[in-house]
Amino acid sequence: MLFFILVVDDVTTSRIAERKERDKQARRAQIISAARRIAELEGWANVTVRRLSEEISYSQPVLYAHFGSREGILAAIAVEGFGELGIALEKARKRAKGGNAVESIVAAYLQFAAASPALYEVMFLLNLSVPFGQADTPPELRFGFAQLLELFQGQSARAELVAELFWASLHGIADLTRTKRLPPSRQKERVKKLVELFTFPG
Amino acid sequence: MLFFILVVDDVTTSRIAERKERDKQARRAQIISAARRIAELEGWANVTVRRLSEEISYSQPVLYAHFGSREGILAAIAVEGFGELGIALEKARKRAKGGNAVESIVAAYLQFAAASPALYEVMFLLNLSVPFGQADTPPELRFGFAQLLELFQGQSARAELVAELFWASLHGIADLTRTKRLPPSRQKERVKKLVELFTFPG
DNA sequence: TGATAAAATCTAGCAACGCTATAATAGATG
DNA sequence: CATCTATTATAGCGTTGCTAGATTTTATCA
Repeated sequence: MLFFILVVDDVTTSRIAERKERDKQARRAQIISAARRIAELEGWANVTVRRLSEEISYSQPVLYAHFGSREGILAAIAVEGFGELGIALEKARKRAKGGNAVESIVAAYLQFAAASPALYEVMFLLNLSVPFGQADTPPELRFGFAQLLELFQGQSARAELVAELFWASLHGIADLTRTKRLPPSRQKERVKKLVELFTFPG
Repeated sequence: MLFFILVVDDVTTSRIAERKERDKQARRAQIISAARRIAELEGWANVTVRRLSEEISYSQPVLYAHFGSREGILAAIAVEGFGELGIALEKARKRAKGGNAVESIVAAYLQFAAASPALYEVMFLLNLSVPFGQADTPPELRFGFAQLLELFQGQSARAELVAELFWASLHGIADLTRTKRLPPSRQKERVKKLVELFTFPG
């Protein structure tokens, strides 16, 4: 009897807990979605806690319950961004089976950065406490780099080094383009030259 | 007689105007100097107009008379930074007469970024209204790129394209290192590989 | 030199920000 | 239905970038 009651209790509480968890995740997603939309349209300076609280029709403390701080929201979005970039790179790599995988990945990376400049910006805005390659780095962050690493795995000794350099070049192009330091006009030729550099000699 | 008076007048006013101009430039330098110091020690978030006004012992509106806005201060520092980077690259290039100029410039660039991370950060923080290569771009911004361009001028057709790619790679390494995305441990090998990529084939 | 015009500077305050202590409300429990 | 807990809102603190208007300092000229 005691057993039965406990079971009933557990089921009820778990159902309620599940619903609460769902609501919580839904609100979390709403916040992030609103923040990303505002950032892309009006820049990160306009992503204020007050503005977000209005967008989701909750008071400010609710946001702080979810993310702890404004920076916490940006950090969550950055992680999400790295996850999406990783997936995009994986797709590009697999799509190019047989063809030039480097070329495919370069295109996908720059396409990602150009399509969501605010997202790309926030991915490199916050100073990480711990370097990327560390063990306790979120999996989303490791996954993207793993796609780049894969490119040079068989091809070259010290593939990691080449992958780092490759990433740096990609990021450099993306960042200088985003901040208007490089004109977008010659982008195609830049891509071609970059692919050239990283395909033949490895 | 009238002539004499006018001359005296002009001399006086010009002397006064000169002194005022000197004072103005001195205060401008003070503001920038304080901002750079605070930024390197405590980050740009701590570079507030109030804080700066205390540092130079003037009220806030004085700062606005000089720079128009907080962002104006950062922009002025960014331009100054590009000027200094350009000079550092020029020195590196001339120093390496005969030797490997690419290697020398790579070292100088990364050294600059690592030595003044806050300065390097602000140089790429603000969205430019107009791309770098434009005619009305401040000379400080053009000068630095000119040093990179020089490297490939004879060596390759489309030197501009190679220089852009070279800059992107350098910036990528500097930026990913600054934001802790790349571990500083393998930096030497990365530099070696980068030099390799940009010396032989051009 | 001393009044007057002009330039330089400060005081004080606005609106908006990130964040939080505390009050109010809604929901689950027995 | 009463009580207890978790959720949400109100209201406010300290700080920010920025500016209108008062005030002081400096230059001009009889």
